Amino acid sequence: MNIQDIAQKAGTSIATVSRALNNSGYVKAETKQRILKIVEENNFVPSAIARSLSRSETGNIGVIVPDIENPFFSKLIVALEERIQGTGYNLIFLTSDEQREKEQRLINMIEQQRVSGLIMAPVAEDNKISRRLLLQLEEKNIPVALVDRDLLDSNLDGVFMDNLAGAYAGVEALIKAGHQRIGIITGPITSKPGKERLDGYLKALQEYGLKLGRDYIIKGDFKIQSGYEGIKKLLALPTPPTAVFTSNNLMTLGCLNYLNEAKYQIGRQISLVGFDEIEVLKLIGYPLSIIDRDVSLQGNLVMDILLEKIRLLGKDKKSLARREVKRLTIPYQLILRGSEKLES
Amino acid sequence: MNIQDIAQKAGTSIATVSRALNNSGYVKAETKQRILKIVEENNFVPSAIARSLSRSETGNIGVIVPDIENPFFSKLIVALEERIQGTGYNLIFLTSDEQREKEQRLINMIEQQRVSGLIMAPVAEDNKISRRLLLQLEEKNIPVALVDRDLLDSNLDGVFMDNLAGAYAGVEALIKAGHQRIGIITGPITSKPGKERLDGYLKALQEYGLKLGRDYIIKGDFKIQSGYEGIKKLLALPTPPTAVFTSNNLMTLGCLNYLNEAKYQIGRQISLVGFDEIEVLKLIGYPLSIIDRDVSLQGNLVMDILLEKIRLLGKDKKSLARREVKRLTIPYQLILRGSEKLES
DNA sequence: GATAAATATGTAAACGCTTACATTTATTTA
DNA sequence: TAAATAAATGTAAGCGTTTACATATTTATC
Repeated sequence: MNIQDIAQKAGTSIATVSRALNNSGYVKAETKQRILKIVEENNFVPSAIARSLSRSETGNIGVIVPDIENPFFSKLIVALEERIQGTGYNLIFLTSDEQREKEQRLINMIEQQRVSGLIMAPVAEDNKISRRLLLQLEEKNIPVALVDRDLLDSNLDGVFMDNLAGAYAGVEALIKAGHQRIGIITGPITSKPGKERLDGYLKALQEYGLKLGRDYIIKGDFKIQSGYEGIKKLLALPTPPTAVFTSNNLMTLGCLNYLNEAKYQIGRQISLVGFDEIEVLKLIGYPLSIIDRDVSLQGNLVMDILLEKIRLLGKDKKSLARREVKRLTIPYQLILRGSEKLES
Repeated sequence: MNIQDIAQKAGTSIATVSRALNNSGYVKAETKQRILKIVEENNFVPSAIARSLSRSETGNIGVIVPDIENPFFSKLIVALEERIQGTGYNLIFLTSDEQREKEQRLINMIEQQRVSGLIMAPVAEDNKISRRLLLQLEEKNIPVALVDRDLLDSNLDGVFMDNLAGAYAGVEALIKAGHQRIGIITGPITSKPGKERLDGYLKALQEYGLKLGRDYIIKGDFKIQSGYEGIKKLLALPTPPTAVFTSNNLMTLGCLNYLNEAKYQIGRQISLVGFDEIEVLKLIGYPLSIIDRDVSLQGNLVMDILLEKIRLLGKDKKSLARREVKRLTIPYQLILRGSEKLES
């Protein structure tokens, strides 16, 4: 069943059916009525594929995040969803699973699908291939906006956060609580948040004159397991740290998991400050101190940027080119709930 | 840039380019080489839209879940993703946000997009419109498979779980722990899990000869807030329950949130058993007793069913029609960690 | 009531691929 | 070496829409 069949039954041309379906151009009220009735009776649903091909645009917006199980990203997705309501665009979610190659495949796939735009949180900042692919997208008039994670030398629009200042504040809180030996579990240092949070940690140590060995820096990968392994290693050091700063929520969880297994008690033998909220813990009143941010805001802002780019593009390719790149940084919030200090 | 341009530059016809790109038919090795080189140089990416239109199939599979922030569903999504790797199909995630109308819109949208199949967890069991839409999809040769939640009188393929037995076991555990007054916070009774879990609760009470008033049954909606409100109401009763059974993870969290705020202690003043795992609590060793299930298994099974249907369809429309409907039920697991009992 | 303007509808090209069928060229086979 | 087969390529229709342009009809204007 296609528009042709409907036209036939209604005794009109396909052009008229198309106009009736799209509320475009002139169609006599009764003709429209008749057509819609036939559409209804036959459960006709027009093909977005054919429409996209004809219009040379799909109205779909791709979203690529590294990890759908991370509440930060699912919350972000919800924000994106909310913001897109009523615009007529659809969102297509994809997850790169923290894998560079998969990310590359997905970008390619999304390009094949001829999306109207792409929002992405890249797996790694130094992924040259992804960078090239994204820049190509833009050349082909598919606007891109980054979120949370950046891509080196790409100068793409995006909404990030002040990771360095956030991590600095977190570590500072530990220092002020009296800690001298503070370990960190980093994210992949190839990712913007991973690197900047480490930098924040280093800066805090330096400014407060703490000189610590490199053993106190454990490389993680933003996943639970690496948090678990990380703190295990830290606590096995000859002079273990008395506090640990973790670079994201999942690794914080990994730490908590290990601490629980190994019967360490937060606030007694060890202190902890983590990056990003863990909603569940907040709800049950678990006293975890964290660096947080307004995820919804971040989502709204990046969606606004992308929609603006798409709109400009619709008007005129040139006006998009003239537009100034927008790279926003949202602030952090330090939320102290007790886990940063040891009981005296 | 399209296949035409490539053909031009390569000095061949578009058919040859198409064959080179799809590894189909005969193409001389050097010709292919030449074509691929030109494709490469020009960063040409073929249009999936045009391909879909031409082939009359997209190779995209839609997935509609009610809540992306619920870890159960994000875990399910991961399982679906894993299972689809290597099949050549793509997944498109959409969330209905527990709203019936939105679900309907999404089904329509997915139909417009001419997906090759749909996996869905319906918001409500009694949604006649969604049912009609899904049955229509099947008539139009778009296979559907349900997951976790059912649709009344639809007899669609799907993978569910033994909610009744699970809830029964959970409540039974509370009874065996000595509780006589047990409240429940239900899901929407219009959803299969919501209804069946309530039935399991009622059955357990009956079999153990406990007669409780209707005040002990609080209607929730599978969201955090309703858990919070629910247990608040229960504890405000003249003779409040000593234990509560919650019908899903988010409502359990809502309960925990209230208990924390109101300074109730699990195991002292109140006992709790909830449906579905809460990973975070498990990791930190929080002694919450739950009814769980193998989410990955559920995802794998439903994907297998859908892929099988798609495959049959490819072979021959008739063989799909002849196929027997597959409705699987996966078992529950009762995991007792202590929250079911009160300290004596 | 003639003319202009607004409304309604139709025709056909275009979007960018795939693929059945036709044709040409190279390789086997007898 | 002619005939048969396999390999390589091309031609053109088709997928289901949208939309520019053309044409027909109605309504407004003087």
